Amino acid sequence: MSDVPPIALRNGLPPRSRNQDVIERIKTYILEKNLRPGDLLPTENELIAAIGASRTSIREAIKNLSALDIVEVRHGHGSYVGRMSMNALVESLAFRGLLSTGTDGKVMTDLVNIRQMLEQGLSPLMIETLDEVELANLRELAVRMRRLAMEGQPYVEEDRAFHIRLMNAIGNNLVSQLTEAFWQVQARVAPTLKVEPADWLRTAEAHEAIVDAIAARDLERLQHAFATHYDPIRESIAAIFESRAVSLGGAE
Amino acid sequence: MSDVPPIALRNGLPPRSRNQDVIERIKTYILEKNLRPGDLLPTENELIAAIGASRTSIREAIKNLSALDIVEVRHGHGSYVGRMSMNALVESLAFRGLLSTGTDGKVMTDLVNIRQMLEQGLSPLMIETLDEVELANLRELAVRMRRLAMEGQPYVEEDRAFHIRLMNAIGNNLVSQLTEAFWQVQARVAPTLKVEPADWLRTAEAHEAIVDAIAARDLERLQHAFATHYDPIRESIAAIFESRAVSLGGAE
DNA sequence: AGTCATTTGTACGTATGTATC
DNA sequence: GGATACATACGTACAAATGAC
Repeated sequence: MSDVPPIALRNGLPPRSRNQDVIERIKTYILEKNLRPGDLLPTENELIAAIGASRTSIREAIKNLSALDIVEVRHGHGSYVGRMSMNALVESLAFRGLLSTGTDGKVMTDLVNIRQMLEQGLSPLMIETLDEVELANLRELAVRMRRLAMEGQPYVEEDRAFHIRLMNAIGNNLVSQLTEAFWQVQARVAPTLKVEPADWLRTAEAHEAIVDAIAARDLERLQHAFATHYDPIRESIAAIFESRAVSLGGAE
Repeated sequence: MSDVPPIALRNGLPPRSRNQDVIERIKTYILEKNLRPGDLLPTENELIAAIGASRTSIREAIKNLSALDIVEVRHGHGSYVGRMSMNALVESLAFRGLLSTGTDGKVMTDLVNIRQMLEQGLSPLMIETLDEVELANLRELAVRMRRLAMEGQPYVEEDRAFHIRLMNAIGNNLVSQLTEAFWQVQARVAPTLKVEPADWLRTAEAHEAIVDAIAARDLERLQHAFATHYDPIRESIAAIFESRAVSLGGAE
């Protein structure tokens, strides 16, 4: 960006497109200026002048970057360095999940299993690091979920908070964000699944079992509790798949 | 898409932008027609007619979707349903990692730790499911890596293949793809790190230790081997951070 | 080979919507 | 409310890639 090779024909090796070119330049600009999330980027007109591309190209490049949350655009404000959240993963994976429910539901099964494996795999760390204060918070959430379930009410935010708090104990930001991303994907696809009212209660009780197992510092019990926690969802997914298989079997 | 509300002013509730509107419509189109990755999408002109938006809006929406690999565009050919790969995650996370090496390198540390935790967490499954044939393949890769390291040569593809094959044993597609994604991110950021020639040998030997531990069906040994495997990389990241801290300390 | 139609890529001009002061 | 500085949207024209004939 400091240099301004106007329409640089790139006679060199990689025959990238104009668009990829602009994307790389904006990325490089952010890296070279060592900007942080939230920092202001040049306006479109400035970028046009600096890079030497048309408004269309600049805008399409920014569109690409904003989809990845590398750039965040605020209408009438300007463009800023994005937070690089897991949003792109959520969007892509959620759509993939929705598509897969149209056939075998394999993606959602894999997703649920990965959530379980992650929590089971990090169980030793949870037992090691979760203190009594955090356990009390988790128990409060679990109790609230059971109460709501018994009243026939759904709980969403409580479930999300529970699983994220669990992972926060690990002290690894990416783990927390990945956990939240997977949760978001599941939440977005869930409405297309068959969730029985009884499942809400089972899941709520599973959360209590998880807290109990951690409090008892019992690894095997904790890992078993995680497995139990995801059983209802697995059944819901399987239910969709089977009803689909039946109707397809009848059609063939 | 079947209905053609021309410029639908959406006087209703969500004041979404034209662009988000078009994005949703294209997604809905794919879902309703139950298209699969690789299927052909309508041309830009058809979308213009069907949705009633300008070419600019259509293109910007497609740009967004192609960044998420929900749509794949081939110049002069047409647009297709994308493969919804982890590419968006890789792009976003890799850039975030590059930015973080400009300050504390926390993102890369978290990434390496997450890779280790994933492999350690799935160690029991690996021990259970990896048969002698796969073990032989893995050992061959490990031996090749050590040979290359001793000749002062780098090995990249071998390392990638090793970690992915390990995870393939789990039989969970998402796990495999996530593993590959994390590997890609690390590979893309690695050039900015300080990797000593000796590190290559240590890592290569760590791979052999992993194979040995699985062959011995020794869980503790395997988990320890994974931890050892990531030590050199952690050191490289720490090295960058410390040299940065020193120079900053001198400047302040 | 070559031309042609189709389809996406790039560019420009203009008008409109939106936020700040 | 007015003025200014943005991003957003539309329409048109031409360039470039692909495939088919």
